[in-house]
Amino acid sequence: MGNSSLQIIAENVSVIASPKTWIEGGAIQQLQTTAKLPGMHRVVGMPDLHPGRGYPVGAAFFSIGRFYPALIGGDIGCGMRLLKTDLSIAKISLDKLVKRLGNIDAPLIEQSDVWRERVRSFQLQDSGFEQSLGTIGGGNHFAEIQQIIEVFDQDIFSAHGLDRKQVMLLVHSGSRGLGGHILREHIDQFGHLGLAEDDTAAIAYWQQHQQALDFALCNRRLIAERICANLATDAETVLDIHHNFLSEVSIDGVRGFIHRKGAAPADEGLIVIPGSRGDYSFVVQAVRGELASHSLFSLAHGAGRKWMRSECEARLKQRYTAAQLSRTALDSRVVCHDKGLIFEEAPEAYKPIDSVITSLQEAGLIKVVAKLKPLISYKTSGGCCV
DNA sequence: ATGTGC
Repeated sequence: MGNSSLQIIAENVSVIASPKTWIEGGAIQQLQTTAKLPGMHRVVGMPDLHPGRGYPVGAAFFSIGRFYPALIGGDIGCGMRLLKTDLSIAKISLDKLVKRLGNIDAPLIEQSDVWRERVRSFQLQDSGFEQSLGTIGGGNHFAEIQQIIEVFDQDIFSAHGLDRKQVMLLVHSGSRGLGGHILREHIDQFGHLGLAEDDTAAIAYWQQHQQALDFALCNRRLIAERICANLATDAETVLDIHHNFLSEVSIDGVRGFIHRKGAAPADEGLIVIPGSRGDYSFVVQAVRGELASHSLFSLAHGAGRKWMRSECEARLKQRYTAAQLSRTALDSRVVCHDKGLIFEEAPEAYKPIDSVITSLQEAGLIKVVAKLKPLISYKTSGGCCV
């Protein structure tokens, strides 16, 4: 049976996207180039697919016998953490929350002895990047206060302890400088050739990769704790999912490696797929349908960029001032005192999240559980004045 | 993406 959300590009290259989903030609080209790497057996673009530095973002790659650290990229362990706070929607004021949130950009270990001890309590392996723990970083990373505005599957919703009356917190960050450092050292030594699975360097990479995953997970947890402390609330974690990582798996009895680059796993429980700061986010459950293995047990990780960062300011500054961009069409607040980022991360720079969710739904890969509306998107309090 | 590269 055909599926309008499955686009076959070549024998081992496909994209999960409805015909109306924005897919850049350059991203397809990168996908095809990647498919030709030695040992590469299948590549799949997700509906949020877009061009990256050499390799596409929003895709999963399955190789046999060797793997490619460059495909995972520099932000090893980047991911999403979703929490249900103790704040009740009915009682909050957004202006007050923005004020209470304050500035969360400085190193957490420098905030107090209590925080320093808290960071130490995770007993992370020494990395040299400890001062980045508890900080969001730049680019597309953010923390967002959200409200659940629609529930599509009450059973799954309740089973995960979700509650429409409670304020939600979403944290998107990764391994900061650590992952980049690991990739750079790898590339300096091996270029883009990848590693044979039984090479001693492969064992070393696995160790460093794990360190970055641990660091990134801990970072998101610390960011959430820091935000909750500022907001004088507590929170329960609903999910925490990496979308940049390598895993060793068997697909249809064939052992190999799934590289996920901006792709959420479909086999680790509930997933959140956020839209841009001016769009909704969706909590979804993966469905093990016909296309589950074809799509390498992966899902989109967000809306996906539509415009390159470098072109955003030129395209938008005629239409909006930076100050206007600190409010969105959904009436949410944007905390981003960095003039470059405010344009680069404008809602217009991203695909409509609807097209991404619909594509996954039509492909039979997800069941939509709930829809969340942004209230406050926090990027940074530093940088240039806005 | 990046306690950032030319």
